[in-house]
Amino acid sequence: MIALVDCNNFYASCERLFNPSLDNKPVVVLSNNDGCVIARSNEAKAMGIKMGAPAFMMEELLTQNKVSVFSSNYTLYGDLSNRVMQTIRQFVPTIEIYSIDEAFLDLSEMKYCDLFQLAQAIRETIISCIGIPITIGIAPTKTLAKMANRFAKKERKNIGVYMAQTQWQVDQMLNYTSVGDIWGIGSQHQQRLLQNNIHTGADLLKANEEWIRKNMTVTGQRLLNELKGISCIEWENMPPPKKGICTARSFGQLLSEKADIREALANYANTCAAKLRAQKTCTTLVHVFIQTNTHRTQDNQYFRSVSIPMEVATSNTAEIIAAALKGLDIIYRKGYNFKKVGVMVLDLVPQDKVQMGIFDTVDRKRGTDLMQVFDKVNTRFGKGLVRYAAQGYNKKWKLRQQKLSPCYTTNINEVPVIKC
DNA sequence: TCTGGGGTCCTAGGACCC
DNA sequence: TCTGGGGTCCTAGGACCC
Repeated sequence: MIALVDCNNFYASCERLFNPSLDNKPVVVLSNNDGCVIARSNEAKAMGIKMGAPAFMMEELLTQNKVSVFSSNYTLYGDLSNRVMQTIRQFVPTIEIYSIDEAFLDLSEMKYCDLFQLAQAIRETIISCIGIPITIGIAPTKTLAKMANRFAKKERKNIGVYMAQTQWQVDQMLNYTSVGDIWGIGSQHQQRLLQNNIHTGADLLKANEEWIRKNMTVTGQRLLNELKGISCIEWENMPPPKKGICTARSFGQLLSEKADIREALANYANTCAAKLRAQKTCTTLVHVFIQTNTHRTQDNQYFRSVSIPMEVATSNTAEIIAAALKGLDIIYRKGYNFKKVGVMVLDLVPQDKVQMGIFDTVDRKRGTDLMQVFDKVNTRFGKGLVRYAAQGYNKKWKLRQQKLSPCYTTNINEVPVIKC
């Protein structure tokens, strides 16, 4: 059996944790740049605030209902996520962290215990020790565990656990779940399924397999097997190294000047290089893109990208910034209101398998040593203490984050103080 | 004024090889 | 009049996830 642990309204719950006056009140968290709603407390959901809705369109609804609004604080959410995962590991050794707020638990090793009681114990421990509410679904496959979790959230609110072990329990949830709410079925497939009179998970299970294969490819067929209780989605104990890393942000304001955009890009390139080193890989292809705001119909639109090959695979910040800026020189055009710039590093190779170049004249050892010191200093004294000149200080591009909460758990100056 | 960011997997079709 | 067959690799685009 597999369990899926999911933190309820995770970002909203994190904001509440250090601000108990928000309990039972509507809370929403916005995306980067305070753009869209990406997390809602139950109260906010009940008001009809939709996931992904642009914040400026929701403004009236938010003020009318006195909704507490927060900018995303990923430092806080990341730290609380780690605590939740560590706590789960104390109960079940084999877990797969699927996202910041979800983990699959391999219960096959827990043969001699009551799985339902185990789930309840995990849930109570996390709620009392960390303060983040969670829900647990248990079933024979990952897809069914996802479904059980959703079922528990809707139909077993007070218990917070649903175990689909017997066929009857599985059927109950298959009948209950609409196809669009099944993990792996997005809006496109949902539409097509509904057109063909397939409405629930139970309907899908009865559907013609050839039709599924034709219309939803092997992914659909795999999903069907998962619903039948045959595991088709592999277990990933260690997250595989990423195949590409992308850092891109919308600017806090539209930018036209190349100098401002260069500065933003240099910072994103720096982030990419740091992530490369963190996972011990090097890149051979640096891809840069730039775009205007497609929502502004009054503006001329421009979107372009370019790839810069590296002669020798690298994770050196200076080289990656240089390549990115070279790319920008090629694609930048004067006279547009730019919204976003980004850099991707692709074709990654493990750092110990880098193919040297015959005509390479760069002192690679020196560069590697420098990067080690660079990372050490920035880890110890805070991100961005040592930086390249190209990263600048003007920060015209910086994110809008007007409603940012303190980093309660990671910054000593922002730790809550209790006076008694 | 204001519309996120970072990924994965799959398929079709073209280029190329012998 | 007739115009092979079998394969690999790459890329773009679609669909999905949180």
